[in-house]
Amino acid sequence: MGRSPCCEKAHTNKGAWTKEEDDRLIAYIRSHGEGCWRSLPKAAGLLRCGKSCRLRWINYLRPDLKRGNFTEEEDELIIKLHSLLGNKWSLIAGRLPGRTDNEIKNYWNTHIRRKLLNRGIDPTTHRPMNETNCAQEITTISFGSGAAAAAINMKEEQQEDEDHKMMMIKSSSNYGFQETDEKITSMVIERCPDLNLDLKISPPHQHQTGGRNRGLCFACSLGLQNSKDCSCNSNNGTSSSNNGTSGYDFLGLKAGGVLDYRSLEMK
DNA sequence: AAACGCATCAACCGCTGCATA
DNA sequence: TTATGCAGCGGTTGATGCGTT
Repeated sequence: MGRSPCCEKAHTNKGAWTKEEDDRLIAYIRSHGEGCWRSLPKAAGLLRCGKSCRLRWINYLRPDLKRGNFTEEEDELIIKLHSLLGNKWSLIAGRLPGRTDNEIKNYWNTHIRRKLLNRGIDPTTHRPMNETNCAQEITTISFGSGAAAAAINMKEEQQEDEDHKMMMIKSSSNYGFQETDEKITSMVIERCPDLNLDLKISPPHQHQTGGRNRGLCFACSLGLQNSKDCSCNSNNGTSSSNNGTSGYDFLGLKAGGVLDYRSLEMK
């Protein structure tokens, strides 16, 4: 289609960023905020392309970044999210505060892939390496026992007819990684290639419909009630119907009712 | 101490999706 | 409806560091 290049490559620096460049970028964003990456380099006096500036800021200079090793809990959360979302690194990163998509992608490729392979699990499908057969028909799948459950439905107009296709993903109560459950999740996705993927996610079923306990945090939805990421506890158990919304925050997406699953782009 | 191989990760490249004219 | 511009995403690359021989 002949798109113009994102920048004048002949007049831009490439490769590792210098301290001075970092300082310039930080100073500019502190005073002007993020946005308009294309014009930023010129305005900030940087001989870099806008994409490069954006990447440097997001992956390295942002003040809220968490440096250092991944915790075991983060490992398992990444694995779990990857089993649900695939290589949607930005979505996964959205659930790990202080971590970037690039960092998670690198960490996946260098550490977690190997970890899963050592466990005998295919890191792509999250299924045992030697498994060849899949379940005949999946009606409902459950991630252990948990009050919170996320229902991934088919097209809403077909909802009633297609209960047999509905996946109920319940969070495990102990944050244990349940291989069989994960296997089943993969099976559903892999065994039903003609499954209509124009999906919707319904908020997890809540036993307490009175309103006070609506809106479990994501950590709890995954069964991480005691996790440091749990924001329910921090609210003294008053739940996270925070920000004045009563929507459910699933995978970081506020859902007032039914959440359009297209925004998650399940592979 | 030097050479080599492997692991890590910052950065780049090309593509896609969305907004807009 | 189509073309264009832009931001963002995911795959890949290459420089660097570290461990081993």
